[in-house]
Order: sequence, then C-alpha cells, then structure tokens
Amino acid sequence: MDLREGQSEIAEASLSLAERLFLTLRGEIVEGQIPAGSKISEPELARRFNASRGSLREALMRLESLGLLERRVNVGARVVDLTERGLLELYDVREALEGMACRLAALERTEEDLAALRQMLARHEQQEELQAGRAYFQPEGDFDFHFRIVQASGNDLLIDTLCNRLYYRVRMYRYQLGMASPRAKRAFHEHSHIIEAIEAGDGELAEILMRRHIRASRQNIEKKLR
Amino acid sequence: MDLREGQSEIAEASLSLAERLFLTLRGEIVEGQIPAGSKISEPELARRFNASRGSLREALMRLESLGLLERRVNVGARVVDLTERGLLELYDVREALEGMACRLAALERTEEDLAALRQMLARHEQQEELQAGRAYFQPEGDFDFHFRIVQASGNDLLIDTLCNRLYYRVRMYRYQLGMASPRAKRAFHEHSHIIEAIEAGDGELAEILMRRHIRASRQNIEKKLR
DNA sequence: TACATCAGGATTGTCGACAATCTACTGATG
DNA sequence: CATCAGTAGATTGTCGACAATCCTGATGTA
Repeated sequence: MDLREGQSEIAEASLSLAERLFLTLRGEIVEGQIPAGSKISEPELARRFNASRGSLREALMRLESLGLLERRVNVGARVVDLTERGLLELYDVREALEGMACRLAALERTEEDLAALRQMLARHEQQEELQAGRAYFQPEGDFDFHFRIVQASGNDLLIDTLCNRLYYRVRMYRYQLGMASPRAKRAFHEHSHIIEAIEAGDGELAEILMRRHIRASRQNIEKKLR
Repeated sequence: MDLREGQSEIAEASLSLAERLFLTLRGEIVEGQIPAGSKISEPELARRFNASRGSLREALMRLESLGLLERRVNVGARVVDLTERGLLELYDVREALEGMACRLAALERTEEDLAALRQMLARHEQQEELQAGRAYFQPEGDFDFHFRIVQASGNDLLIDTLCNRLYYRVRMYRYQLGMASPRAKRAFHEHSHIIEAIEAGDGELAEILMRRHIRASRQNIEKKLR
C-alpha cells in the first residue's frame, strides 16, 4: 500500500501525506487491526506505507494527542490498551460533556438541527421495528444520535473535545470489546425523550435525561463486566 | 537562546529537544510574548532556538493538539486568537468537567487529598486577610484550587483533559485579557463550601456547588465584557 | 543459581537538503 | 481604473542519513 499514490480509501489529494497516514492508522487502531497494547515500530510502518519516518512520526504524534497512542522518549510508541477502568472513566467524562452539550443544544438549536434530529429518530425507529430486538445497527445509530446532539450544542470547544478526541476512544472500545448495546428498545425511548426536551428548549431537563441515559449505559456495561 | 545547551529555565536534560521547545513556546504563547493571532514562521523560530525545523515542527504540532495553535496545510501555523466566544465556551466546558471532577473527588478522595485541600484553603485565607481586597494572588490561588480538586477526582482522562489541555487556554485568557478575579472574598467562601462537601463525601452537592462557582465566575466575566 | 556488567543490534532523536505549494508583486489587458 | 495572469520569492512538506539512546542477551562473578 502506498498512500502517496492515492490508492487508499482515505487518500484525498488535498491532504498531506502525514495526515493521510494519520487517518489510516487511526482507523486501524480503532478497529483493532493494529492490536491494543502493541508496540509501534517506526521503520516497519514507514516501509509498509512507502513513507519516510518523518511523515510517519508526524502521524504518530497526532495519534498520541488523540490518546490512541502513548509515546515515551527514546523508547517508542505503544497503542493504548483497553482497560475496564479506562472504559468507565470514558463514561464519566462523556456524562459530563454530553450532558452539557445537551443542555446547550436545547438552548441553541436551530430549526435545521431539530429537523435532522427528528428525521434521525424516525429512521432509527424504523430500523428497530425491522430488526425487532436484534439491535444490529444500534451501535452506529446510537453514535449518530450522540454525534448530532453534540453538533447542535454550537460550542466548538465541546464539539472538538468530543467528536475529534473522545469518540475515537469510544469507538475503539465498542469495536474491540464488542459492546453492541443490548438496550436497543430502551435506548430508543430515552433518545426520544431527550429530543423532546431539546425541542421544548428545556435545557435543564435535556441535560438530566442525557446524563441518566449515559449512566444507564455505563451501569449496563459495569454489570456485564462482572 | 539555545535550548540544546541547557540554558533555558525549562531545559531538563531528560527531555527531548522537541519537548523543551514545546514547553518554552507554550509558556510564551500563554503569557503573550508570542501574541495571540500572530503567524508562526518555522524558519525564524528554528533559527532563534538553534534547532532544526524538524524538531521545531514537532513542538508546533504538540501546541496544535493543545489548541494553542492552528495549522493549515501548506499555509502554516497561527496562534489562536482570544475571543469572547472562545472564553465563554471554555467556561461551559469547565463547568461540565470540573463539576464531574468535584463529584468524583467527593467519592474518591484520599486522606492526603483532604489534608492538601484543607491546607491550601488555610493558606488562601491567610493571603486574603493580608491583602484585604486587593486579591492579587487570587488568580493563581484559584488555579491551585481547581487543579487540586481535579487531581483528587482520580479519573485520569478527566485529569488529562483539564490539566494538560484546557487549563493552558484558561491561563492564556487570564494572562492576556487580565481577568484577575475581583471576586476574591466571595470565591474564597465558595471554595470553602465546596471542600466541605468533598469532605462530607457528598458528591451531588459538591458538583452543584462547583458548577455554581464556575457559572458565577462566567457571569462575572460576561458582565465585565459589556 | 542469582545478580551485575557490558557489548551488539536495533530504535529513536535530530539534522540539513530538495521538492511541492502558496503568497505577493508585477505587468498586461479589458 | 479594475481585474486577472504570470512570475519570483519564500514557506511548508518530505526525505534519507547520522548521532544518541535504549533493549537484549551473553558473560563473568559472588
């Protein structure tokens, strides 16, 4: 595979080589093709992508700032490993940030935001009925939901922190620990109520419901882990 | 100035050159020696520090991931500029995260944490009495307070997000927009009540008080800006 | 056997040079 | 006079090589 030739799925010409490497590696780490906890060899990866070590190192540093890699001077980089503790920490941070996002979304939402949210909800309901209980697409659907609400908050710092930083870790846990939520039906109703609160402009309620939603998901995971 | 020779205030030998550059530049950006909104010239900075462009670029990328710099491909890096909106966004994110930190600190705090918090509070009280109203050291004192509570939360992701990421932006606004809080006496009492809640192990109350504390600070700034 | 010491090999950190790209100015044209 | 194309200069992106550092395992000693 040679990213310079534009053969990659992600290789848009307008991006720098280092950025394409970053995007490719991010995907492989999130999906576990590069296993969690494994060591990264700069020369090996550079050869694999026909890139120089410099460009590769730039990509690695971006991954580090995403929290997907840990680097130590004169030692090298390792993919973070997935721990129960790390997963639970992630939930607490999401509860705080997405709760706030939900509050802000209720106050700042535009008509477009509302239309998109309603449409998404309808689509999810349809999918749910079709698949009655199997909840196959739910993970990505749940992701859409949270993603869109954060976008609607209008707070760029919040959006960046969640969507460009934390969510890749969330997806990494989902892919690799296979946490396809078995709470499909219940989650759908919670989503529905949250959107109602946002529509009503009730920031306080929207925040409470979102926090409860995330905490329920966390408790569900916690129970599963024992 | 040549960071390789160890003449810098920050030049600990165990760090890589790129890391020392990063620390130095971070300080200069936070304190405004490199003005907000100004363009960064890689060749110029590299000459100034007697470093190669490669090492400097590594430092710049870390600054970007801190949100202190914005880079665009084939164009270069600029220091972020300080806007009213950005400041208010920062407050909302802090309210969410530090509220959660406070809740967790109330549940997870160790005896050492409590001792440190009490001692810090006593020191601040003393300083406040000494300076009666002038509130000169309050900004750094306030910083200590928030910093320590976040540490006591025990959530590494939360700690990293606040202490290694957001707080540098906070300090940048404080230095350059000169937001020495005029709420010294009132802030002290709020701090005091928050620590009481943490001591009592009342996570819910601790979170509410911290959020109110930060929101009051935000409203104070908002009023000032008009 | 357990522990410390010390090469050998490999990996990371740093550098200077070349290629690709953008910016600003000059000049031509409607 | 305004607008646009083109060129010159400077800046960023990328690369390969050298130096500094670390890890592994082999050797020797208590």
